[in-house]
Amino acid sequence: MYNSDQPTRQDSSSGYSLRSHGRWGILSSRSNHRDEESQLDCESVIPDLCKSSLFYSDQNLCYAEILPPSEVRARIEVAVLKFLKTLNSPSPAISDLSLVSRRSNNSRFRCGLLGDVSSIFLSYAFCTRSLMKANDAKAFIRVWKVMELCYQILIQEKQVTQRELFYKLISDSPDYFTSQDQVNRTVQDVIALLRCSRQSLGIMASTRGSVVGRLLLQEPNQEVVDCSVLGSAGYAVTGDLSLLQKLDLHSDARYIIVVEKDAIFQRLAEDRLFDQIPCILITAKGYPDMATRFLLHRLSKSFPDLPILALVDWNPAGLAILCTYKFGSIGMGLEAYRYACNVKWLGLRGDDLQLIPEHAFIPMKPRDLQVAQSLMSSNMLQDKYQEELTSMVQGGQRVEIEALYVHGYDFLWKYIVRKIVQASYI
DNA sequence: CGCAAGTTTATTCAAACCCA
DNA sequence: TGGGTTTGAATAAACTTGCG
Repeated sequence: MYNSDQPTRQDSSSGYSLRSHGRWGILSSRSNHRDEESQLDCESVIPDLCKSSLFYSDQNLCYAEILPPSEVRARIEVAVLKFLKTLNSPSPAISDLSLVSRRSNNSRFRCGLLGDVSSIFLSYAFCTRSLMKANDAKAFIRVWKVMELCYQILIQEKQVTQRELFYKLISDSPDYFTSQDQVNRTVQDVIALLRCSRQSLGIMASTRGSVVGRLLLQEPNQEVVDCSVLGSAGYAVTGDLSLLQKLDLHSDARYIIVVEKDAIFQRLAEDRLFDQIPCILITAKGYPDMATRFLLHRLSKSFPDLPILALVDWNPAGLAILCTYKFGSIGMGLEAYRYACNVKWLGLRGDDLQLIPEHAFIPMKPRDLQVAQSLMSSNMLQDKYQEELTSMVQGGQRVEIEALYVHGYDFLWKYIVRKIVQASYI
């Protein structure tokens, strides 16, 4: 059912093994050395990075597997049996749940090797959910409640959205669930406990992303959809990853363009940018959901020669969104690393600021600086990205893409065409 | 875990507006 | 002035991120 796009056990052990790094060692994103020296050099510069991504990589990559429903059910049953066993032992106890930590101290960064992309992933630090700890008991119950629901879903072989789960849980167990956020986190807890993907649990997110442009896609037993004739709303990217997996894709595009904001996406779709320059436009309307990242990843695998270019605001959040496409994220680190893509930064960048009128510069808020700070300390930015971010912070100002509209609505696509023709992306 | 922030959409309600 | 439409604000819903 799942194939080449989704690495399995074998991939993770061979893909990140010491041997396969060969003489290249690690291609650090911060030091562009090309040979054996890079190991030494990078070890002295960024020891943590090297440690995590080179020397202990096999053991260190902790991930969620994509499993058929029967195996997920088996894992839930094992969890129940474990629980019963300690309860039934000579010294009865309620066992804690041990799950993979999703805190930044358990995150690692893997530098891109030849033909591979960089990504964030999680290692093997654990945290617990315990009924016995005063502040923790509800979280413990929540995990079991969600697991129970998952088990029912899996038996029926259905898919539910997180929203649906939320409504169900809030009516069934209002003592334990009060917000969508709690449900989403608990779902991630269950993933970290069972180490299987969200999709495997029968849970998906609501649709969010859109695609438009030079792309023909076909769902099983459906008509072929031509994404160049869909109007500005485009094709809605379903939250169902297994359906995305089965999409049949054809394209004569030369570029894939990732757009941060829906408003910009609609502008470009309406102006038919893809007629000017053969491309596929994709957006997730803000921080990308898993489905959109997955589709982008599938596109990049299906059409490996197409550069992926990102159009984001000139502010730290814009860069953070770009990085989420490029490297994945910590909070969903058990599966997000799979869908990391080699995204290039098209705009807005420092070079473009001359096009921006004075009044469109907005002072940064403390929040912006906070985001900038966390990006800076993440160790994942390559030199050029660091420079951009530094100048952003030093200027203390931010710019929305919409600022380009002072030159007219048509300016936006002309600007993109020019940037692409000049190969002005990093 | 709660909160704030980023990106959205949809719905509701009231004020503002226009026309007969 | 009554009745209809347009606008804008507020609220809720959704998916994320990260901080303390």
